[in-house]
Amino acid sequence: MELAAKYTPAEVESKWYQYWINNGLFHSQPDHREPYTIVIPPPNVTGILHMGHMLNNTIQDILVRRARMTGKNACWVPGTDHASIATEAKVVNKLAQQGIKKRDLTREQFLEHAWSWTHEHGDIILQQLRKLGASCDWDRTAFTMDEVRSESVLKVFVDLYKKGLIYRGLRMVNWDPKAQTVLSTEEVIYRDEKSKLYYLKYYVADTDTLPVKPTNEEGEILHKDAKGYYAVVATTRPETIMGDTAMCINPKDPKNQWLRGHKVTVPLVNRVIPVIEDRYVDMEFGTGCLKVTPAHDVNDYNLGKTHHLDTIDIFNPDGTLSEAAGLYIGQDRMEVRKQIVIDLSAAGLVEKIEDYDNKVGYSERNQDTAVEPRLCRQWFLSMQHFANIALPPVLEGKIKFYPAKYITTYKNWLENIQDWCISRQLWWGHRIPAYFLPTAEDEEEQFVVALSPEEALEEAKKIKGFENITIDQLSRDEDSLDTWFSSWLWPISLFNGINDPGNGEIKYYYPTSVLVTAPDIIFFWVARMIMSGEEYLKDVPFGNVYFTGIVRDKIGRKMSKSLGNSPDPLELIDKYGADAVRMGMMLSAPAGNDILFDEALCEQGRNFNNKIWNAFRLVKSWNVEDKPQPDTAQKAVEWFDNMLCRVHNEIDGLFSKYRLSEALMVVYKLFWDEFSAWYLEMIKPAFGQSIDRQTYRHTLQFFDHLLRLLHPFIPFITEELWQNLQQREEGESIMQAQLPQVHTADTALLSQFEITKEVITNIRNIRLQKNIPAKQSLDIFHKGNADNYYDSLIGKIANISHIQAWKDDMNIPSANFLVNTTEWIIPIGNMIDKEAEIKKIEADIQYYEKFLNSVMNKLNNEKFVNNAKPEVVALERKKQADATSKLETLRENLKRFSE
RNA sequence: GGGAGUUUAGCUCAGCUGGUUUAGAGCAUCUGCCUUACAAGCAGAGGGUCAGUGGUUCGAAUCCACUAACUCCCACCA
Repeated sequence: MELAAKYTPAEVESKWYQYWINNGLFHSQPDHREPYTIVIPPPNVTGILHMGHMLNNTIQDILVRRARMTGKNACWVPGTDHASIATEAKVVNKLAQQGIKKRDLTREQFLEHAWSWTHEHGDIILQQLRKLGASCDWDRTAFTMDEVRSESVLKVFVDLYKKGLIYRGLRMVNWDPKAQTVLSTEEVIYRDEKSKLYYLKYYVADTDTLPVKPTNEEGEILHKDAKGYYAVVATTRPETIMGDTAMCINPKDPKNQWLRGHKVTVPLVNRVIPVIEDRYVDMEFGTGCLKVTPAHDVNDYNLGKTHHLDTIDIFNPDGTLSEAAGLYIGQDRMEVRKQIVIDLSAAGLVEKIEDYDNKVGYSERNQDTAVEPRLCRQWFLSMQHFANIALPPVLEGKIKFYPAKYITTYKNWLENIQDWCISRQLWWGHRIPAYFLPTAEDEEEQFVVALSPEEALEEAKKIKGFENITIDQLSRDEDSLDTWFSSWLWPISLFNGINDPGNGEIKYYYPTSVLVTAPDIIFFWVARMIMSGEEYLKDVPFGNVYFTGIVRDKIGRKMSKSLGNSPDPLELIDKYGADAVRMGMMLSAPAGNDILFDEALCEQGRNFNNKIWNAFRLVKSWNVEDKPQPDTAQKAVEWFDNMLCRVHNEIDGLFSKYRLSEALMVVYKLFWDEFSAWYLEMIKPAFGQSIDRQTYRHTLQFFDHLLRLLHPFIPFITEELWQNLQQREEGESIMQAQLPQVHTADTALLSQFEITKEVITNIRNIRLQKNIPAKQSLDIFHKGNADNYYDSLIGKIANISHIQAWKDDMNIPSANFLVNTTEWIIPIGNMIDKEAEIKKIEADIQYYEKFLNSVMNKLNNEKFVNNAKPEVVALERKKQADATSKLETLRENLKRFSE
């Protein structure tokens, strides 16, 4: 068949993906083989593929494909995540565009919209993964809100509630005013911000009874103006003064002693509040006076509790000011901040304004809205128990982290664990299975937790005073659960291990083999899966965790839409082919390091595919004949067989350490340098000649073996060539081909051949320097004990007709070179440039003299000879001997040339 | 404020418990080649006082200390 000189991936890739699907090659079911399971980190159901997904899924595919080829029953389970906040936000936006407000819809109506959005977009990202070549078992595709997963989530909620690990409590929580939901502490990310520190005047309300006046060392009165005495409070959030219910000083603060026991007036608001004392206050910060707003700051809330202060909640859920604020009602908090500063200044209540760097919390999902601390009644999961069970498996090495440095991060978090706020004020998600009983407003709330309204009713009837309650009187909690409360069950719920504990699948596939994920979700997801695994299966969810880095652009910036530096993965695939893009990702992706993605790497991948393609073209172009195998071919086969074994073993080692980019580089070099540049050149028949059957058979075997080693990285082209290398049965695939068993490589033979390569390179160099055409064959000589095992190969590759031993009485103008201690001599007739030769020899002499000198320094050092290991000393002696002999040869040559 | 990590050729990185010819790879660069598989190629070449300082040692890119720069994570100083 005629093959184009350039490989074109597009057709090939879709053809083979379809073939794999048609033959059910991705599907797994339990059998006698050892399982190899990976569960996909479920992408957002309405998301689209970005470079991070590309990296992550390429790695998973490589691992899964390799597992299949090493006798394992590999199962890669795909699925998507309902991503409650993100998806709900998208649906709300879409509705807004149609002029529909979420508040105008019933829960059911809203969910209908959300589901249709999900059905419309939910498949996109999984379709995109197919383009990449992902060998997921699509029959198992799951969704965190499908029936099995939803049931699992609710069961777990009920179970944990019954175990007393889930509780409902009034806490200071993080509120996202845009999404209008509470967030967990992990979902708040803090950003440095340039802001202002406002120094506000709080006039003393009871000046008449001020016994101690504020003075400086000279006795001058301070903090006094026409309106009286005042304290100064430094704050970054002047808009919260309407919620102030006290001012706090440190009891030991000398400069604020005069305020003890007094009252001050909140500026503008004119509410009189007490001055309280607490050691919490930092005397050095600002003026040492702290305004206390218990409703809107965690620390203030705690102060409020200890000092029994009132709590005034001045914000509405959407971040506007509430009636309780008394001022600026209905305006947004950020607007109010600007306005109140103007108003305060106008009233002469601002002493000064300073620049200030502080950290502001933002919602992880919604990074343009600052999170507001808010006092709320929410559902929490007690985490201490889970921290206790999740720490040992990682510390004891039952779960291995790659890279291991994340063990410290993990440990740190678990040792300072906080309870997990699991309720969200969202509709898109798993609705909390809690039912409230009818109670009056001033009574404490009463509720039951149960899987169904019927069960809830049964539970409710047991409560004193509610014996006659009816099902209509129960009202189910409107809130839903944090998305991670379903993802943390993923490795279990995918195999239905919650609803049907101990079923065949969960027993076979769990624990999974490896989790491939980004380090930024180590707390959100990785840690919590370990918790749920230990809780429900008494076993770890995975044996290994491979943390990928963040994909950045080539100058190290994060990829983002606004920077426009994030390439569209699908466009890259169109341009270079999926194999090339996979290679591009993997060529620079050591575990845990960020990867600096450069399109040039895809080009490198494409070039490599082209290289393989052309090697294939060459091999297929040969005519095969029954004839004796030449000595060169026999030696080449023997050598390459050993080389292949050595690299194969090396790759095994690299995979066991998850050093995938190195494994790829090693096999890349094996194919390009050893196989194409050396082996094929050595066995290549002369133009128009045929190849002997034996060599050809070996070559096909090698090619097959190489394709298998390459397949996990570049599945498409390897399948294409493997299918065409020889006749295959219908349904057969390289995907299922096993990696051959290899023997231990003969290292002596391999290093002998490396010497041969060096000889050839030297000859090529001299040809280049002296302009001797490759076509002109040469006779060469060697001095000393040269092994002649590979002489025939030198002859073939370097076009040498005879290699002979040098006789001392010969006198031929020549160019010489040294390989190890053997000197090689190439007669070059009148092309000799004596001066150049002398210069070269002198440079060599200088180098070896210096080298010998450093060796002798060691050997003359008694301490070295006495203390170093014998083999090290022996090595140095060998260096000495070699260098001495080289110098001898070089000096002789120098003499000859100088004559 | 606490913790972790990084710093090796122009770029991205190897170099595991110190000693394998005074540091390796890929890419990029330079030189010469359109040699009948591949110019997405072939044959060559150059390029590094291993961040700095000090220490341990017969011997340090490798171990220790300090310094500097960068990165990340955690933390309720308004």
